[in-house]
Amino acid sequence: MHVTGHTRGGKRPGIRDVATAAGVSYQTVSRVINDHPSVKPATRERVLATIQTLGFRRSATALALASGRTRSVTVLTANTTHYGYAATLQGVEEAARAAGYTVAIGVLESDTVADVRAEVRRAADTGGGLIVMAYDTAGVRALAAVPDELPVVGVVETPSRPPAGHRPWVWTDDREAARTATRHLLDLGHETVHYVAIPSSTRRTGQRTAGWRDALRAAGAPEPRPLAGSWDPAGGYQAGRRLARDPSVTAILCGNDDLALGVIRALHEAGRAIPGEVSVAGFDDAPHSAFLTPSLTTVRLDFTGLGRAAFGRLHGLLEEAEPVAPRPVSVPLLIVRESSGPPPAPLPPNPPSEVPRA
Amino acid sequence: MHVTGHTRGGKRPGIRDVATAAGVSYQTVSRVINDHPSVKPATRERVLATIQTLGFRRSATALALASGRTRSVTVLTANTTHYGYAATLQGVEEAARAAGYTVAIGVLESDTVADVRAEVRRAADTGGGLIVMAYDTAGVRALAAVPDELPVVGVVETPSRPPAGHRPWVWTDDREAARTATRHLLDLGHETVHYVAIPSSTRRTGQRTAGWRDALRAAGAPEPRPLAGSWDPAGGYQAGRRLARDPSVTAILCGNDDLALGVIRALHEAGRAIPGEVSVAGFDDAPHSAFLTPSLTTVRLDFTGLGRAAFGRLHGLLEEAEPVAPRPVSVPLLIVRESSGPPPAPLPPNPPSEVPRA
DNA sequence: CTGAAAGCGCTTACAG
DNA sequence: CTGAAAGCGCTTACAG
Repeated sequence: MHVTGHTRGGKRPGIRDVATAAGVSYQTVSRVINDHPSVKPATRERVLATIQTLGFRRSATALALASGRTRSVTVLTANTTHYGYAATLQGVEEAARAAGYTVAIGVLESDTVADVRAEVRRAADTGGGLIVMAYDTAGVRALAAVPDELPVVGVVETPSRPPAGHRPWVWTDDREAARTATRHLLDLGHETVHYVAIPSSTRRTGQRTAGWRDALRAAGAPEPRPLAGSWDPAGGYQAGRRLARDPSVTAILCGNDDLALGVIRALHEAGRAIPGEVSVAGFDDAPHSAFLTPSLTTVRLDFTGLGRAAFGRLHGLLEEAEPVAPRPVSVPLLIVRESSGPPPAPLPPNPPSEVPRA
Repeated sequence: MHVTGHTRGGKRPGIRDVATAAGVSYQTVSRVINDHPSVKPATRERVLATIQTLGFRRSATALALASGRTRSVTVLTANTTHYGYAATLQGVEEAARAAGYTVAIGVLESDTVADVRAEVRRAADTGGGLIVMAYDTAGVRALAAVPDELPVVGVVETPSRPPAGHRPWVWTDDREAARTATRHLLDLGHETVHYVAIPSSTRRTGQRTAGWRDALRAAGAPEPRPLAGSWDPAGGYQAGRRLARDPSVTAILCGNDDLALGVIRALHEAGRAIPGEVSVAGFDDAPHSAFLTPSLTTVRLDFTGLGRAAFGRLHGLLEEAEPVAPRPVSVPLLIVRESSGPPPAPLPPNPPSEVPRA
């Protein structure tokens, strides 16, 4: 089953084939396919009909070469399998498809400056715009390595300074999200909240860590040292084993849901009940988090919306649309599930000799 | 920080700029960048040096237009967030990057014939090769809608007939994998194994379902009706609720790990112990499956290897390399974890009046 | 081993 | 409203 109808000629019909078939110059065909206003309606109809019967499709590469603008965007990312990355990519793709753009993907496999630069170069060769996922070292370096003349938008952690106008950024309000989650745990009655961090994209403290700290300070709660985690359940598991040894730990916030999964596993192995003895909250609301046992309290972030916004900004950059004021894409939403609850009742100073009745 | 060094001229240098700077014709430059043998070593050196200093990078779109071959592959897929899809995509990307190919991605959002065709057309316009993830209806339809003249490789369920030479397919041996997992459960002593299926990509029975049935028949076990599932934990949860009501169910195989997650959640809510009362096994070995509680018994499939193989076939097709005999990409590996175990001891015919001693 | 010509399939000014 | 020219940055034959 063929998609196009031009089986006879051998190669696909070009603008000139359409022209001769329609009895006009190829010039006019170009005008029709570009929606140029000055074409007589009758002529336009005739050309359109010919395009239809010949199955003409304008060559994207010829268009790119002649016009100088490629209707494509390449997404540069260190990861494609983690939920946040994949969902953001999906958002970019949706928006790009709607706008008739092609989306390419470049994976930053190594984060050395040389490798990152090579990958940026490759992406630049494609000719279109760039969207860089700058959540990690590789991404941050890639964003920095993009030449000034290239249209690029960064998907970043909440920026501390406003981004420059010609290099828009998009972000979710991770700091506020972390504050919200931490407050939730504090409000439940926990004395403090421990934090297992995702790797920071820069040398500075990550936004999620900052938000967690904000909330602790605002509540006057002690500030334990955050545990360096990773992106994976395995990293959460390591951190969880350490935290499980400390009986004073009653609440743990994790930098993402995968870390939380590992932490929960470690606590479980150590025999600590969740949420009876320890509460755990995650970040992202990955699709499986609602089905875990216990189901995971977490903060939902709108990644596909973030991806759509990233493409929107890039599109504006490429087509000289009006610039939009940068702002976080959406408000994070706290989802309370089974993994968080009040802390265990403190041991009474003088243990009663009798078991209290229910 | 700039990636290229050509800040002065304004626009990026072309083949002609290099030629004049090196004192040769642009012809020779073309030969050098194409590794043509007949260039005097000294000349080659000089040109290479000039390319370096000028920061010349050959235009991919000009190359594509002039040569007719685009060094790009677009992956057509209905999904980017499920682990199997994402990991396969990653494999394609790895191999493509190593070969200097660009990878684009097209998402099949709807599976209606019209929408699928439109998406195939868009992908075809890009000009390169196609890799179609044909695990679902949209993918199968997309593969069918690809015009004959386009180089394409399908990533499919185990094919029942050998694929045609000019349209290679790659696959993992899902049927054998399902047999292995089912046998594992049967060997544990379960009378039979229930199955929660992923949606079939065609009207016929899926390969995983077929393998499960093979194993039951070989063992002479009863064949319960498979439960229609989905790709998501939510589908597994629905199926799990139904299975939880049937006390005779002691072993459940799921079409993927996400389904298994939902099934386990439902069993847990119904108060059925895993694996004490019911054993559950999944499919795929997603990254989180090892950290669930109980950790999930599953069959590991090499998705990134599958992606690399898919690109390898396409590359062969595009560069006229020698055709390779089609075969499954790798042998599935059973990973036994906590979610599977022997069935509960049968209730003794005459319950003893005393509690047996430990 | 190296150069001059034609062309890939379009678009962008320039004419009328 | 419509046509003829030049060119986007390369490659592919064709000459020497």
